[in-house]
Amino acid sequence: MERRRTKSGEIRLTEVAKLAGVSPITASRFFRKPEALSVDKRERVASAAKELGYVPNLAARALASQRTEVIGVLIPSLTNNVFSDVLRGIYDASEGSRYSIQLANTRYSILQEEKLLRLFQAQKPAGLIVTGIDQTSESRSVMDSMNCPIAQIMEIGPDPVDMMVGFSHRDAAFAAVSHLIAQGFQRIGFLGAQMDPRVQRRFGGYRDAMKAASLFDPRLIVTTPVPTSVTLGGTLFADLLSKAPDIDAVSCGNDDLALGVLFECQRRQISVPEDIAIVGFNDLEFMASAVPSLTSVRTNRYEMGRSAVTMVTAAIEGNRPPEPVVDLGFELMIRQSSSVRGA
Amino acid sequence: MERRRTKSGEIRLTEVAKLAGVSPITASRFFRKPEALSVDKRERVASAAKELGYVPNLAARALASQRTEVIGVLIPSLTNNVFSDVLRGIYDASEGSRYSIQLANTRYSILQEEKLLRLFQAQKPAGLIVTGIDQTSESRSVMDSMNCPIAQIMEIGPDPVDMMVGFSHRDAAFAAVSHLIAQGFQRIGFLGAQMDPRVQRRFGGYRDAMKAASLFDPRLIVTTPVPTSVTLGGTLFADLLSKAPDIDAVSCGNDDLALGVLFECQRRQISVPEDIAIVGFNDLEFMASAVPSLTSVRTNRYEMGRSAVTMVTAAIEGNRPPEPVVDLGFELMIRQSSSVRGA
DNA sequence: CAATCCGTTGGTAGCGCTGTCAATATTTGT
DNA sequence: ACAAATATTGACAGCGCTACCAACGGATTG
Repeated sequence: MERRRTKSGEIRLTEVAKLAGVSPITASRFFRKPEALSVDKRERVASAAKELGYVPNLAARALASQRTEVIGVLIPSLTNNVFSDVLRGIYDASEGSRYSIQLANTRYSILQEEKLLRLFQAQKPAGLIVTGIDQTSESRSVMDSMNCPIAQIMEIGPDPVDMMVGFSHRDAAFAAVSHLIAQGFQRIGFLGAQMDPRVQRRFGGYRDAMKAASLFDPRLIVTTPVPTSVTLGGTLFADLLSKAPDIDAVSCGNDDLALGVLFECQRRQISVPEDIAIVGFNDLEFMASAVPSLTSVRTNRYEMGRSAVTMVTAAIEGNRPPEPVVDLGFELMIRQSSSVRGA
Repeated sequence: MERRRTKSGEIRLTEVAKLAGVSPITASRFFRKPEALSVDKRERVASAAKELGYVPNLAARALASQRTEVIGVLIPSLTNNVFSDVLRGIYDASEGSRYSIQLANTRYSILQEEKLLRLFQAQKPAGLIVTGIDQTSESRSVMDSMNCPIAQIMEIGPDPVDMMVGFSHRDAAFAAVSHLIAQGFQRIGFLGAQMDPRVQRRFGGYRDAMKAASLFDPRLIVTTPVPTSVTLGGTLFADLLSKAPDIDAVSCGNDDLALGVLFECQRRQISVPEDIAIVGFNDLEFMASAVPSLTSVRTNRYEMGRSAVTMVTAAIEGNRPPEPVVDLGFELMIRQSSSVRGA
């Protein structure tokens, strides 16, 4: 009694090979290096596979070949718009390649990140993309042991685990606040939510710019660990106004907060930018549409995801990029909400 | 020469078993049914695994056991806010379970969906979650052959592949437009972008409500296949105004468009709702914050993702939910933008 | 005291595929 | 025409783990 099918009734490579009249290993090669087969066999295997509806067993392939074609991705949030752009870049780039994406959500917790990293370890991914540069030392040792290309995204900094694509949040925020100062604003508040490491670095940029102009005043700062939202922007702004009624501008840790501030100004009949100027961070799509249009710092989120995948896949295939750390920079988008003439 | 390690230097179950002084199969059981071991062995294996830093090989496990602990998820977009909420529900629910999520992006293409479905097939997922009810017949036959629980989400309709969690987009839009009509609005425009099947069904609800009140007029309709955005809302609205300057309300296919309409009204000094009323769809977070606050239809997106995972995991484990089709309903959130007294 | 049971443990035999290397056709160079 | 190089193919031996079933010891029963 010869076995013709797998227990579950699936067709195996052996069946395809038999129908095509070749050895199993030749059939296997057809799926990996078709150009190594003669045209004749190539066609025979192709049509046999099609006829039987053959679907390769990835687990068997992974076990036998000791590798996978999966790139693991760790991001802190699925709600924050910022990451959906990064993800889009990641998925777009992965579609052109042989690799598929395995996504996991750390929820802004470095402990959760550690746990997920260990989970990934068991999967032996071909590459890894992680968000930020603030991993625990335990996480770093897991990554070191993983023996695959790793890209850190969103930020750049010293001491990369392997590769990096990002930009300096501190410098970007510094530029935005310096712009406000150059426009003559002096009592510039700062609103921050979530306060993940990137928002903290943006706050650092704000602080440095304010100190450099001798304008720093801790009463101008309102932050919360609560996740960001438009509504929260209004709430934090109300808070700021009660603590420092003399403010003439607000620098927001992100664009959701900025939009919330704008709405709150409309609610209170505060004119923007005449009474209060607003700048956001990230330049989400709606910022240019708002009335008045809102100044922000454009960040290359899509490109960040795309390059991370490109760099990792290149590294997997042995073509490491010459420069392991890529600074994608930022661009200050000056709009009505921060222009003294309200133009 | 005995082999002590795998080629790549990883620790195998055999090494753990040897150190613990048990057979490999007992060590294996420790990871699957620890309660079947005596307390003594359980502890010995646990400490041996920890000491060696053992990481199980998932590919080998999947091959030997003929199953995986992966739930595949197919969604049409990573940019659209709507799906980030669904995803959050999916990831949250999966974290409480033993299953991990494999996400793929169809980009609103049913052909891409077909391709991805075949890719998933090779992975033999334990369960599957797909968006919508408009799969190709080829896709359906792949799903039929996959032999795992499948949930269709976002919509409900006749003839489920297996299970369904969603709501009627037509009914929800019908309710929103009926509300406008009840408020006395008559020249109600419809703006739609992306025009995926769900937006088309919302349009159907608009059309039915307008026809029922003998208010339907094709000149009131502006749609585009272009992906949605706030800016696009303004553009479409400008278009609508030029085609039908006498409109008194706008029903938008989603909230981004609604916000764009609001901004365009502000830009043109059109008062909302006195001159023009606005309703959106989905009730994204910012709708309640806007000035005036924007009426929308609240949909249970997070819950949709959550229940889909719950239903699928239950089905995997043999506890199929009694009712395979779950209607999560919707709630009309009436706010200032559609209230005749502007309250 | 033998028969029966249950909780626990181990042995055997693959899961479906691919790496390695040898074997066989085919072509090329001189 | 013959050796050497090159293209194409196949045999073998696992990859690391688990399903299945047998075996064991001790407790329970009549």
